[in-house]
Amino acid sequence: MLISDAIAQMLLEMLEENNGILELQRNDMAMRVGCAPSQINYVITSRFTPQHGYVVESQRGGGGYIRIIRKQMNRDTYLMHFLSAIGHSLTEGEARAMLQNLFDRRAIDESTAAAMMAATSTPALNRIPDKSLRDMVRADVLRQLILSQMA
Amino acid sequence: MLISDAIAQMLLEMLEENNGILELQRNDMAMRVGCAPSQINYVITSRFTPQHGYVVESQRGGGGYIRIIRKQMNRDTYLMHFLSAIGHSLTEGEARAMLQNLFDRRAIDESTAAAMMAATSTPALNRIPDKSLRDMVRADVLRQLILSQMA
DNA sequence: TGACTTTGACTTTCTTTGACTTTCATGATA
DNA sequence: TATCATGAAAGTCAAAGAAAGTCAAAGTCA
Repeated sequence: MLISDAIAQMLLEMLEENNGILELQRNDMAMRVGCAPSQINYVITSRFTPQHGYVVESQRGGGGYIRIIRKQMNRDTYLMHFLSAIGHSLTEGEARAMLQNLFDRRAIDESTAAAMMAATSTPALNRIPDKSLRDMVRADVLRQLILSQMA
Repeated sequence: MLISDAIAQMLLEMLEENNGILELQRNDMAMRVGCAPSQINYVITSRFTPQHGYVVESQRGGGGYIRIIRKQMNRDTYLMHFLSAIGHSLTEGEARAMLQNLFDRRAIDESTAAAMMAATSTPALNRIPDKSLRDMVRADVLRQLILSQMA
């Protein structure tokens, strides 16, 4: 087994565990695997390209890091996936979790995420007296929000 | 966590608490954080530049200080203006007009505008049976949406 | 042979520190 | 009152340190 393949597999497993987001220290990783630090770069440039569906960010210097984010193939299908996961009722916590996820995966930007959080927050819907109606309205609102982002 | 990042975060929190204005003594701050005084300068020049949306003023000598001001005054005061114009009830048409206006003035971007339109649309709130309650909830939702863009 | 891997020397970027410089308020003095 | 000395700040800059990036040469394998 090639070292590069082993590294790639480790990265994939980490991505799986971390919900598609992974941050590592290059030297650290190289040390653990027992390879040259630059080999980490090689693995990333050969197997985690945008064409493969990944976004990579990094920072040099003290406190440096490499971050790999798995992009959803198609933003619309990803949004669609969430759309069908909404159901007919949604608590504030559930909505927040979904939005966090969408933001982490870069399906919506920060400003949009903040707006969506606000629109599905308790302060926005608190005037609706009945909790179960409130949660249903919240689901409707989020559904419309997500639809608004689809092309 | 890098010391610089920790300092930056402290400054951001202070700015938050103080409504976008913050005044500090450099040596004092450095003492509290436990770093070299000049590191405060480093954090400011690397993370609180005009490009980042901040204005920095300072004074040397006895009674010296460093003042950081979060700029975006224009946009925020503009948003504030809308906030106070919302009132306690809002029809769909009124909401749409306000959002169009905010978008035209570049106070919110296209994706955010689309999301806000969706969240205040009839399909999102239709489940609320009483129209006057619906319009009140719409006002609450828009208020939260605008607030979400202000920090 | 040619494509892919592995390595390591060198480069670039970001952070931290400390010595030195400049500026300012204030109180003492002519 | 005008001036000056002093100390208390903040500013500058360069060196050292920490981490990632680049690239070309050497190795491996189908």
